[in-house]
Amino acid sequence: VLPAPDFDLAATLGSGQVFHWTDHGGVWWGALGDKPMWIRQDGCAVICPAGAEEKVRHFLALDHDMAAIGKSLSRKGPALRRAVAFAPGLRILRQPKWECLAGFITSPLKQIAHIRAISLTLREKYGERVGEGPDGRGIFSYPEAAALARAGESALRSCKLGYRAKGLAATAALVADGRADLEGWAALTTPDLRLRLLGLPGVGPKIADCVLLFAYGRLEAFPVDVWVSRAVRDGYFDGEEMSERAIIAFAAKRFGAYAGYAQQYLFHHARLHGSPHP
DNA sequence: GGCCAGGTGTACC
DNA sequence: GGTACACATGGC
Repeated sequence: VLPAPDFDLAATLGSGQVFHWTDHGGVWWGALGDKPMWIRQDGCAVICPAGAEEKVRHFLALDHDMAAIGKSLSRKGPALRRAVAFAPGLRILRQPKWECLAGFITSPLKQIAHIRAISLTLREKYGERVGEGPDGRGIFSYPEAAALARAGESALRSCKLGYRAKGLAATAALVADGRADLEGWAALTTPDLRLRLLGLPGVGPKIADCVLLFAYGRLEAFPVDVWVSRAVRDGYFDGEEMSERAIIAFAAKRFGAYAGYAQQYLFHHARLHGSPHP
């Protein structure tokens, strides 16, 4: 049992940061790295298997000071204030790096439901069966980079990845042979780390910022996708057209060190609360 | 059936 | 620096 004030498990695991956790009657099942895991919330407490508390606490970022973050961001305009109020317990997770990077490489121009389906398929085909869920189906770890590199582009294409298979296979090869040292890169400054990520096949500014935010804990990163772009333009610029660069620059200036949290609140609210655009 | 989805790479200027 | 276009697949 972990104390978890200002925390919302369903919003956190269901807000498009991770792509394989599954809700079975209030208990969320998945793999945390190579360990099978279940997590549930009971009021201001989080419950998980005995012995896994520290790992789960780290993954869920229960140490983030949500009172301070929420208070700071709620002062930055009515659009963000509404978004924070919609799901104040939403957290930015600390995900395993390769799994996060690979997951987002499969994401461009896809809906979250389909990204989920791809993640589950890759796990079953190329990951390890590490446990069993409540429905009797296996729980699988995310495939090692070497396993996806070995599979190759054409095999990955058959997992409904489409053109994204090329980038995933190429980046997997770089990670597998150490030319891309995801763990070692954690020591880099955020601008340097971002440049490294941008050098990987299939990774542009949006995915680089997702990985900075969801795997490296760089809370100032501000991934701009179609939802966030609309939310910023509608909420702060009367809907006017803006380049992605301009939106990122605005977010850095306006939202500062917690821009990543602002982003996730805006994204979650826009996606689930209905967009003003038809 | 057309439009949209957590965009990126390439070819231009 | 910006802009235009191709790119796989599935839900609605």
